[in-house]
Amino acid sequence: MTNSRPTIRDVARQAGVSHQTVSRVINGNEGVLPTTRALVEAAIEQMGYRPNAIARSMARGQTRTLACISQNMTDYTFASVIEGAEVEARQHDYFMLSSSASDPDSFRALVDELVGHRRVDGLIVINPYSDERFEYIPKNFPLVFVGASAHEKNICSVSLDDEKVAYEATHHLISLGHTSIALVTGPMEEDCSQDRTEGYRRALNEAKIEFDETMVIEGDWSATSGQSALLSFIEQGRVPTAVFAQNDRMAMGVLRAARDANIKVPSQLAVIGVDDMPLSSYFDPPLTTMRQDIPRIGQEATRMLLDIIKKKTTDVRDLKLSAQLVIRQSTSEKGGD
Amino acid sequence: MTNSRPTIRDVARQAGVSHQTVSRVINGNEGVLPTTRALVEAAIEQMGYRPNAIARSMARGQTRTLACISQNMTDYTFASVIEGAEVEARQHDYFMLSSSASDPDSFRALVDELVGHRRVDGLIVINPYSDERFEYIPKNFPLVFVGASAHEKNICSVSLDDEKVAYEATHHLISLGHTSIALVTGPMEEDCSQDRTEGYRRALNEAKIEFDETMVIEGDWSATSGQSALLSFIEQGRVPTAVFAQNDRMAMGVLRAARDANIKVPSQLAVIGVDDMPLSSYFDPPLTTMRQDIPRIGQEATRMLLDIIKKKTTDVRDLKLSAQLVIRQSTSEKGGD
DNA sequence: ATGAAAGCGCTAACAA
DNA sequence: TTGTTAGCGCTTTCAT
Repeated sequence: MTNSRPTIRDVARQAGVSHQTVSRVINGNEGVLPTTRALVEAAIEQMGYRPNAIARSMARGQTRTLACISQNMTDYTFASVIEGAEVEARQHDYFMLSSSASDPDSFRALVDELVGHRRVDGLIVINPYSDERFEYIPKNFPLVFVGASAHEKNICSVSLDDEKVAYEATHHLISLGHTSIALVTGPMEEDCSQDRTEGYRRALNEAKIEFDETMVIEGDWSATSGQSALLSFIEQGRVPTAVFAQNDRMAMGVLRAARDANIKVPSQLAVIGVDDMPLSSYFDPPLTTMRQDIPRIGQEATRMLLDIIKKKTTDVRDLKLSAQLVIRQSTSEKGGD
Repeated sequence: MTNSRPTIRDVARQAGVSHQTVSRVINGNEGVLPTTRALVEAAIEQMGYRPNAIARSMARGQTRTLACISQNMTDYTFASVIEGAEVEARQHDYFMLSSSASDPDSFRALVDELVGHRRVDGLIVINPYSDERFEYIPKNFPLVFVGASAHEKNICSVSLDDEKVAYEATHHLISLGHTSIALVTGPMEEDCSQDRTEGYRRALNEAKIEFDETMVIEGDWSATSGQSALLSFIEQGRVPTAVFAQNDRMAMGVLRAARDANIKVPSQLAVIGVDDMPLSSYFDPPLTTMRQDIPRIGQEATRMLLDIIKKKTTDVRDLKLSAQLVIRQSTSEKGGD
């Protein structure tokens, strides 16, 4: 059997027209006689013809493909951004692919593969400042950052309004009467961790609670790091009455450590996180958190990227989304859920 | 500025050779004089030339690109498979992209985009039987299934040995003295759920415990469905002494429901899951589970796929991997962790 | 060891 | 409205 699939010319021959007419038909072009169109469509149907995306990319000089890249796929937040981005791209007839690179070296290779080798027309980079990876991001290419505003001031971004969200989380604890509030941060090299720390400080300031840097412990977003954080307070014999963990996973680690140490949550220790991942409401006790609409972030990023590619806009935008306080039993005996 | 990047001919001109020689150099071809090679490499370096993947795909008739597709990205198991697949592909100089489609219609569109439009040389399909999506999978194309053996008997697959894993999980509960063991399954349209149910039956049989189908409740892999499952037993006033949930998320839902109903785990109710996701050890109590090496599944699938593409093999293989029992406090007071 | 010519499947001008 | 001619950037013959 001849394994090669029909090309535009095979279809043309079959339909008795020129290959150009076939091209017009598959591109939904105007100026084709309805009868001719029907003829061509019949031939396409009959031969099972499908246009070759590679050849089209080649001829057009653009791929109609976008990519979403992150450190990994298993982080719920990243995956959610990607899902949102995929849906939006599909609606605009673009193909969104995703790929991950855990370290700067493979990130560099990935970007080369995607941008250097011209596989895509635009790029969404999730958490661009998680390590030195930002050094490998090409500047003069359609680009949107997710999770942090760009340091260079001509790159668009979409992220959570980290400062505000942290302020609100801390404020919630303060409003419950807490004054001894520990903070478990993400890696401080990430802007997001810094901004959330700023929001925490502002809330304390406003409540005239002195900022105590020994109450701040740096984690790495993992549950394990949240657990260690609380353990270290326990070992030092100075357990706070409340903890603001900068994400839910670390908050879960804090809950685990509290349980192991027989510290009652929320009566002895209130805990709040950020994200509202699906499992947050299943924890013991269910976790109070700042819920963000993560797919929306991916969606907005894709829109921005397409605007840039289609040159609909030239102005740099930094979109900041809000989060919503979801009160559960980790801060209040009578929390929801 | 001329935005167009240098082509193979620009490099050739610069180096004073033919474009063909440049092609030989970038492909690491033999038969180029070291001096010539150096000349070309210098020109490449100087002009910042990078080969265009699209053009190469076009000329070669293959893309050196693979895809991994699933229902979503947020499921920890799926994401883990993808990560494993990415790493393996990279080692073979292939590019692995991933994309998700939640329903059969968008799955169909995705497959058309990838295979119909010739964007990739091969496909890894995760959970092909989760709905009618398998109908849209092209048969005569390099393909590997993950999560279920193919029903048509000429497609390779990699999956967990579901029957065996379920047998072992159930056996663990039996060995602790349980005889009233409920089962919470995944969607029964998925082979994986059926096989795990089979393993459960075999273990019961072997222990001369009668299989009682009212002890089986179908879930959908979500924590919520696990919670509902236990709730329905509670409402019926016949709470089992043990539950085998076919994945960790559902097991977590069971734990939550038990907590809400003041049922002590593990003294009144033992619970075991499958997966060992990162948060499993953080639950209350930490969850006993069957740990699988998920990235390995993605890795093996990629290897198989490349073997098929390179025609290194023609025989159909169905690789079944084992899992390892990890005992924590949800089945035993003195469990590990 | 190197170069010239042809062609991958399509789109973009231009002509008829 | 339709067809003809180029050409996208590269690889693959086949010469030299």
